[in-house]
Amino acid sequence: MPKRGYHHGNLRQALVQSALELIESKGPTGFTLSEAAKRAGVTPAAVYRHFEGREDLITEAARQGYEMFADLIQYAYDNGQPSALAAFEATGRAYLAFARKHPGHYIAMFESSISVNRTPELAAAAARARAVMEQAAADLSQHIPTNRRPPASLFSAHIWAMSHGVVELFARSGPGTQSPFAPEDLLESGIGIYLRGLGLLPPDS
Amino acid sequence: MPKRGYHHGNLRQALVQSALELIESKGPTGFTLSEAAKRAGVTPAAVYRHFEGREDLITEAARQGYEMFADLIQYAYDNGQPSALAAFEATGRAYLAFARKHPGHYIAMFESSISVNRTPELAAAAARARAVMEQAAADLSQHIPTNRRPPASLFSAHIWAMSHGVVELFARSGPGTQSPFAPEDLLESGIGIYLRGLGLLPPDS
DNA sequence: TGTACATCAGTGAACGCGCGTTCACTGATGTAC
DNA sequence: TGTACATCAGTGAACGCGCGTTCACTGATGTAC
Repeated sequence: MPKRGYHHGNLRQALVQSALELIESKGPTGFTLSEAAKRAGVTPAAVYRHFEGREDLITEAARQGYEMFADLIQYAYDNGQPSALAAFEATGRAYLAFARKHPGHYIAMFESSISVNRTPELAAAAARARAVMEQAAADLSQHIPTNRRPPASLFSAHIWAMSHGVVELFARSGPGTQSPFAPEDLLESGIGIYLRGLGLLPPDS
Repeated sequence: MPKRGYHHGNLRQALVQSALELIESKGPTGFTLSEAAKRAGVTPAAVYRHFEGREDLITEAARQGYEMFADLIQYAYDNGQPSALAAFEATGRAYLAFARKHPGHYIAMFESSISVNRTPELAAAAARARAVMEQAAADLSQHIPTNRRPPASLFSAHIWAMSHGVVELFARSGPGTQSPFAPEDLLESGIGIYLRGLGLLPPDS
């Protein structure tokens, strides 16, 4: 990475990257605008050429996270065709993979104090991510007899909750750290049991 | 609450209370030792008569949380006897009730940066809470044929993950805020479907 | 190709702030006699 | 019951620190002619 002298060239994105690294390693608490600037090789004041301030920088990091997340989930889902079930399971794996590979984004999205409605752009990105997940749930629930079919948004919320819970409790250092199960196995088996409960998987396996 | 002049009387616990209120309203980030002291009507320096410092105060708040949590879960579980299923469902409700009624404790326990191994006392309290949940899962899974029975710790981890996910995503202001479902309903229906998947509930409801 | 000039990204010094922590102290409490 | 004294909870001033933000500035870039 060549230092380009007085002008940085792509400072805006470099600042987002620094912010993500800091958020990943120190939590949203530990993130400071000054340190992000220093990491990007720039004076804190330079940040104000590209962002309104500290919160605005975190918001942009979260927005990029939602965009990536929605893309990944969408891709995993589309790719699992033709079986709705296989597509759904790929979606679950993609969720966990995203949280693992992009912890900075994940934290900015779900654990920072940034409201999803802080900017229209952030709200739109978050809504798109939610819509993709709900669509997956809706498609899969076509296979449930209508009289036993839960609303797709309920279905989707359950899966999301379990996924998020696994990430927070077992894929990070935390109270459940000592768990003997890999997060991936935990989530996959949990979703499996849940889908069996909906009649989407055979009762024995 | 009488102001007792120079000596406070029960400053230690008053500081924990102030800390909990601050953590609840501003997050673990927003919590400062100085403001907790001010709320308790005392100089910041007075805190050091009772705690080693900022982290130590949060640790004590989390420890009290785990103790309360373990007691509540244990109580709810015992109260559901003799039916293992009823006991288990009461346990799930108790989880959510705890998170709702004691958000400061919940955040200190699960969302602060405090490691569960920071002190032996905290580790012990957390272990007890975990043990109670695992016991509930173990008792309930007695009703599953051995060849289809998952390890109690896996079972317990699934339930814990879903509960925590519901709390984080749907019982707080967050990305899922707009959800049309009450957290209680979300969790109860989710656990119901999961238990059906384990064969612990009849396939139709 | 060369010069003048507008643009604007980044500088660096400064600000006021609240933080966690330390220190020598003071004053209330309670116990010994 | 009264006095002397040890204990120790809380004071208040001070510290160094890093923070987010502002400001007038400077120097690199690119465009017009």
